[in-house]
Amino acid sequence: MYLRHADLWRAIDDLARDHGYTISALARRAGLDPSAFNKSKRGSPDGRLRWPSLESLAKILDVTGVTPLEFFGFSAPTGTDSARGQLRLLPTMGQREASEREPFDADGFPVGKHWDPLPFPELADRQAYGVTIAGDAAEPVYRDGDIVIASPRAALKRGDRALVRTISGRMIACAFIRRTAGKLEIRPFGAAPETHDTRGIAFAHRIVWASQ
Amino acid sequence: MYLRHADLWRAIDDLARDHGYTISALARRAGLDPSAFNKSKRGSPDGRLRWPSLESLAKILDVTGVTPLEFFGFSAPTGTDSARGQLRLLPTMGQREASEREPFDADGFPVGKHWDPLPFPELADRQAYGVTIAGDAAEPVYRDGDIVIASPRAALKRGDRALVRTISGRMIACAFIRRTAGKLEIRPFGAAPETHDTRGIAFAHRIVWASQ
DNA sequence: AACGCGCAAGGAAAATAGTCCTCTTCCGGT
DNA sequence: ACCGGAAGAGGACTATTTTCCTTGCGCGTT
Repeated sequence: MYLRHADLWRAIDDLARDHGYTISALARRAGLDPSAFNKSKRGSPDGRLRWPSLESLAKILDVTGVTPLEFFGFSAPTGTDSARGQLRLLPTMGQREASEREPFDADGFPVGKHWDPLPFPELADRQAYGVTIAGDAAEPVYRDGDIVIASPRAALKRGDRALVRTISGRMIACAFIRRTAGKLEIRPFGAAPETHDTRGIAFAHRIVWASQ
Repeated sequence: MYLRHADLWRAIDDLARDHGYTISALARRAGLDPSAFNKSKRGSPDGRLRWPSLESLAKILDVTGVTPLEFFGFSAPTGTDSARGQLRLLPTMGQREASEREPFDADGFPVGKHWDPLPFPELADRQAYGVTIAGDAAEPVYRDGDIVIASPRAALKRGDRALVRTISGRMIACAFIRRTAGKLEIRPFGAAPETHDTRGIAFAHRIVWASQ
């Protein structure tokens, strides 16, 4: 079953929340009855499942400005094989803003509300995020304005492109060389290899996509 | 209106046809009544629109093996402003296969049925497509297995990455230098600049995204 | 030509979703 | 503490969709 009852209703809940509505407010804004998405409208007392109609769905997509494609990207169940071929909205932020703020948690995963959603094809890593390159430090590989998509969970091997964050907040796009117990070796693009003490490094994430 | 009545019904017709069903056969295979998608079920005599239910839609997606995402990608109306913000299914093909086949029309746009759909974020160019790099000729910029997304309509300027096709079918990933009346100057990655007679070139498309 | 079969249309009945209404809870403002 | 408003639940009714049924058409086979 590609389109599952529970996923669909979760996606509607997410849609409302992400646009600052309660489910009753969303229904009202869409011209529906406020109770249209009530719990009692999602299943009968006898256990039979109830589905919203496509007409209702079309109306709430319109008032939230979400396309059907994005919505069904949202509705992809998490952490299952059925997510294959699905789309995601990837949190994305400018390189400078990412340096000035602290938009990562202790594990190096993106958190907070300053990220902009970028629709993107399936990535195995649900923690992936995007950063817009600022300046020419990463020339000639990345140019000002390029977007790189980083995957915190992806394994890094020699030669991979990586996005490294220092504990001071600096975000460095580079080629990964190796990491040992106490040292991280990287080669910033267009520069000589560097060795960093890992105590000064917040994380190194593999770059999986880049705009050109 | 993102999700339009006519587009939806057209997408259902396409879904049936593309899987070798008539609409009544598709309904029957999905466990529905054969008349479920009849013309009389798409609108009332008084002009009121009728929509299929999500439950029916889920059933026909299951029997055809089409994900909601693919379905609503297909259902997106083409060539209209309403495509803005949409996610797209980008035709994608391996570099070798692209060389062996002739999957582009005379204008350099992807055609034919050997392309695999890759979900991808909005691109202004509705003719964009993907190619999977084969071999190490494009090292160090692109590695074997990388996917590059090319945009036939994007303007090319010096330094842009480009995907060039010769009339013999060779697909070359390179940096674009300039194009004059009769000559195309490119720099294959990790090699010296080359000048080609434009009579031997089918097209040069800008690469807008690349997996890393 | 006659027949069988699948397809499609459409009307009437049955099933399902939406609306209207009431009730209760929660939360912020005064 | 009180009040007003919104949220959410659920029951009864209305509206819409699906199913069941019949009819007619087109096509291939006999």
